[in-house]
Amino acid sequence: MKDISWFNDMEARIPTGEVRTRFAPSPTGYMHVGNLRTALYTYLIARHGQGKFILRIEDTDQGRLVEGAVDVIYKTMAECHLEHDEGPDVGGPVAPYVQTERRPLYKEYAELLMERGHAYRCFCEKTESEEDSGDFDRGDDPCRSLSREESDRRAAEGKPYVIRQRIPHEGTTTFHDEIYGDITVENKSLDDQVLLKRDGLPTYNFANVIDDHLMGITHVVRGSEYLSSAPKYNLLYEGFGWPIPKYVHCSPVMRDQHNKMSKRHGDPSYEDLIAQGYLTDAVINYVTLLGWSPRGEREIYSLDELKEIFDLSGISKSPAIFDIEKLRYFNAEYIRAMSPEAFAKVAEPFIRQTVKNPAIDAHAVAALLQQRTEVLTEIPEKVDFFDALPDYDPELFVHKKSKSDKDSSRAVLEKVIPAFEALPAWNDESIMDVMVTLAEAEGVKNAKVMWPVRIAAAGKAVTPGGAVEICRILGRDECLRRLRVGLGKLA
RNA sequence: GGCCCGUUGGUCAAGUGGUUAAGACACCGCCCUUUCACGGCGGUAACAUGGGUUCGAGUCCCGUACGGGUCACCA
Repeated sequence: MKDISWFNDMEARIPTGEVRTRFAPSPTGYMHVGNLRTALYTYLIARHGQGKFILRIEDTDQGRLVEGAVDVIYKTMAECHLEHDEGPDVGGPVAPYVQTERRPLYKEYAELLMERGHAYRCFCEKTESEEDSGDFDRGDDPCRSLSREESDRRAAEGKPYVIRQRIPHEGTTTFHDEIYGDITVENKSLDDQVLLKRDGLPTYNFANVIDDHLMGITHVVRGSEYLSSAPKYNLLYEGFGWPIPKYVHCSPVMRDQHNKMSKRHGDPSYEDLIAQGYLTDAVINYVTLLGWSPRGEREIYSLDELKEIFDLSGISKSPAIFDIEKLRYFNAEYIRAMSPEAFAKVAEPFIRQTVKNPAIDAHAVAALLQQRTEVLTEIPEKVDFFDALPDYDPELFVHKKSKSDKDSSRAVLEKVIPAFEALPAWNDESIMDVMVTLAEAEGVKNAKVMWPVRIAAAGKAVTPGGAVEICRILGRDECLRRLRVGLGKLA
């Protein structure tokens, strides 16, 4: 028997009795929405149970490594407030947390499994055509029945091999999932999957079992695409004599009825959404609710609140279609709920994209925007008129609902301009007063006065804020200049 | 194709044998209103399908259809 005391020590380092979950991305780049949701659920389960949340990097596919991808993972997780308790960067009791650094481990365990008869070396040359065509029946793999002596001899000769799991041809295996319940399959429908690749690195399925056990993971959260390989895990755990953790398989996030969200189809990743003007907290809230229900009528929850109420029973089995419209709604809700100062801070860069004039107070503009903004990126276009008066069509002065036409507009501007000039103070009250007084004197609705003033001040039919606010922010001189331009168009 | 899983309005979803089948987004209408929004009120719209079981089925069982996943020395 092999000496396995060194990894028994390892197991002794695992804290017991606490919930431990792990997010285990492979470093292939940005954060997909589906990944983010998985990370969120994983994190929430840990926090809800006052447990530990661990980050593990699964980089066993040497062909798919992407430069800098691990840093993207750190950055994104920090941005989303998914702080991990253990991981490559912060360390922890069951380090290392990068699979390639755990390399020797997997081989030891694969060999342990061989000792116990649950695995065997396979020396077959990879023949893609045979495997792909389905002509090759794994059940007939001659290596499966090789004697241990023969197997050892060939290995000693330096013949390349992989280590495969030996799955019984008889009987059934029942796998339990927290979301899907019991799933029973015939063992003969399971193939002798590769555990250890020719390059000595483990396959995803094998590394998962080993690491999850060694790291004391209690809840394994992952995509439902792994559901059908899950029964093989039971056999592995049984072969080692290890307890089986709870499995939580999540259905995919779809772009439409038929396809998962994917970069290839141009669907946004988390990073893309942020670049498109969505707020991290809104994305988190929305994504959490995509496939999980808190029950009840409330939908807006902070991450801290989610930690309290998140529970497995709310996770749904069927796929959910990502709806950008609803994300917009969440984003708008989050924007409106911000303090005016906080909103001004995030809005200012977008305001300054078009409003270069330093005389225009970005905070004042932001105040107009907060109730009318769903996505940050729509801001520049909304406020461009503050910077420069557009060359607008005088037909804008015609507005049925406020009973304005060119003649009435001209009359209004002719009276408002001198009144504005004479104003001792330039603020909302004084500006409003001029217009209300005029309306009263003329015996018309306020709208009939406000409309032409706003049009002349902004040169746009639709603006954030009304005539009063726009005039105030413009400043008296610029405002008067614009009103005269308007008058000129009506002469 | 084999195996596994799923199916409540356009979308997210509540519902765990007895409900007028919630709520939200979107959409439509009305109100508020100095444009646009915000806000308020109201409306259209769903249990894939066929058999059972049951006094009674969206809820349980079987079939069918449709959809998804998986069958890699990728994860």
